[in-house]
Amino acid sequence: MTVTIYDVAREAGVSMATVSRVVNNNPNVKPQTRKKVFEAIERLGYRPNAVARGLASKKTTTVGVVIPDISNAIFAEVARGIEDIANMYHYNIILCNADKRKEKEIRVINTLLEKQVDGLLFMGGAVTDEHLQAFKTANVPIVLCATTDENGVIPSVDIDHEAAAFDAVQALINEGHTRISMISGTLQDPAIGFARFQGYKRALETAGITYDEDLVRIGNYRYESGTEAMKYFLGLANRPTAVFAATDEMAIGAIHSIQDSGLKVPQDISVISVDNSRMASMVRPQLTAVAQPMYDIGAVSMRLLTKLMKKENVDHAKVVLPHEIVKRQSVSAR
Amino acid sequence: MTVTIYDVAREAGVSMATVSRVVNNNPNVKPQTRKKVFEAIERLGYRPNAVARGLASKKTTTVGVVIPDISNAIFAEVARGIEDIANMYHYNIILCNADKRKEKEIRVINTLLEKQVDGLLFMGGAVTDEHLQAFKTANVPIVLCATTDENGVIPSVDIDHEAAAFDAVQALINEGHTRISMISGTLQDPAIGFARFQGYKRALETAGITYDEDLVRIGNYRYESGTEAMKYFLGLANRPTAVFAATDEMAIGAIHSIQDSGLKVPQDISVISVDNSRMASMVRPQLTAVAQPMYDIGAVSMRLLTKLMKKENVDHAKVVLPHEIVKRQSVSAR
DNA sequence: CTGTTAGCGCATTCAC
DNA sequence: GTGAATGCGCTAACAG
Repeated sequence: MTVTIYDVAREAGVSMATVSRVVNNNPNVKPQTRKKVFEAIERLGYRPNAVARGLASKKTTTVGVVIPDISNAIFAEVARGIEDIANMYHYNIILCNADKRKEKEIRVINTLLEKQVDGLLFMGGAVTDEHLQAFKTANVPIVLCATTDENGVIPSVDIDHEAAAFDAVQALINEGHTRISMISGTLQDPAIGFARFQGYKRALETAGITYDEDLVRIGNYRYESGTEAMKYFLGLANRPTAVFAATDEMAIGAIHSIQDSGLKVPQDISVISVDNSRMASMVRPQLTAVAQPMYDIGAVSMRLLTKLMKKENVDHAKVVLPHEIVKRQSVSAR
Repeated sequence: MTVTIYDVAREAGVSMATVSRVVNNNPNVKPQTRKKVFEAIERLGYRPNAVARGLASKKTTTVGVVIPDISNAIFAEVARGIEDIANMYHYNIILCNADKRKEKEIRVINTLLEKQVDGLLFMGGAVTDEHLQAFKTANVPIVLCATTDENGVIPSVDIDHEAAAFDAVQALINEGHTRISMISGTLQDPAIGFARFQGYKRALETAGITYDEDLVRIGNYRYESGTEAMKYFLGLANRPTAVFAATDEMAIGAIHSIQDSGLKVPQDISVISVDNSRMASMVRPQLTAVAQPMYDIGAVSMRLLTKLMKKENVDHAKVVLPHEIVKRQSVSAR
């Protein structure tokens, strides 16, 4: 039924070792024999069994990817960066959604490890002690992708979320705004939620603006929560002249709430966000945003992982990619 | 170094067969021995090797997924549907982007098969004879996801793209429009491009409207190609009063071109599309579109695949999911 | 209920 | 350059 390396060996009149050699491109094979073997492979339609190979060689040429949610454009972009580089180095990826839920993350990490992946790329919520524990028992390299651990013990590739938020808010301040509200993500999420909130506060502080709790609403990164939060701000007696949203989607939601109330962006209220997804230039006014290089984060983290898997020594196992502010139409001077 | 089933057996004072039994939840084990084994597993930190298991059992509990581009929101949504159901049935997925390029598709199909996936989900461009050839040599079930083959020999899950386009255009016609242009995808793409174009033509024909080549532009599914195409239509002496775009993104591009020219949607020109991605409700005016149930397409195809893998017999291996038109704000009567 | 014995398909020494 | 032998870690009969 299934044709094995033995069948090919018999067909070609050589030993299985030789077949293995030609399949693995081992130079120690006479060109003529190589040819015979290839012909036998062709004739029989032989397809090497990667599972058997994996058991024998202890390498699977597949890496595990733990991702919060592949249907989220931001993460999908990272995933594409990962897959492209993986493909380039002849790795395949097993993708698991974990929705930033700890138990699910731990669970998929373990099944990925059971599947003997050669390495692991982790995108998730907080990296807890339990995560660290699971990572420790893995005998393969791991790199955090679009996250970091507090202790800085695990290799990672990310941007500086706090600084990105800081820069966004400072851009608003530079335009003369002082009453700046924020539509934040959950503060439980250390990377996106909490870090960006911290950046917001620090920017205000640096500018000598006192923090006003009333100017902060917690959203869920999605469009609707942006519209909701903005409606709240619009109802304030002393409403903000600018808003900083933790994600593009929430920013777009905010813009629409503003427009629906008869106000204009950026004339009446400026809006800025962090992400710079494709959508940023697909709305009117086009969104000014701090760009996160999502594709690159994926690509660089996968590249780092390949080095780690090859046991090459890497100097900086903590890479922080640059972010930049992309000025479009949603911010103006006060 | 790595702890195997033998180590656990020795530690628990039983045979490896017994350990295998408890790991695999075989009921034929005395509760007491089961307990002993679990303790030994715990003590040693044993983690079953899925590769070895795969070789012995000839099952890997992983399925291959060939996808055009995971960074495309539409496909990412399908992927999420696939993964959720896969997860539910304890399968993992190996994801490969193939960009609808035939050679790449064939290549990844083969490596997926080498990896001994238990089944294959294929999303791609045209299903050619070469694809069929590759599928035939696979000894595992395959289902086409968001595509179909002409001959109808491979199980598939999709919507009726031709009908979806037909319905969209008819909705325009029902509103009194007769000068209707189309921003199409490439006609080489049988599912999205060609089928939707056919639906457009049939709707015109049915209404007795003569087809005008000048009212059709070919885009690449992306925003920019939508703006470009619309600029062309706007420059026409006798410009259309309605436009049908093959994707949301192109529709949104068209809307912005219209608005930039000083015209209004839908007062001056109506716009409709097929997709109904999240973005459809994130633009102003909100986009009227024929909804494709992308998540469901993924979920249903994965569910179908599990049945096929379990050799359950399925009645309809060709499932066509319903589409529906979601009326929002971008279409009005002429 | 439990242990023994064969492979699964291949990479990899070690000889020749 | 090539072949024979061994084992990767586990499942799956088959006995008992």
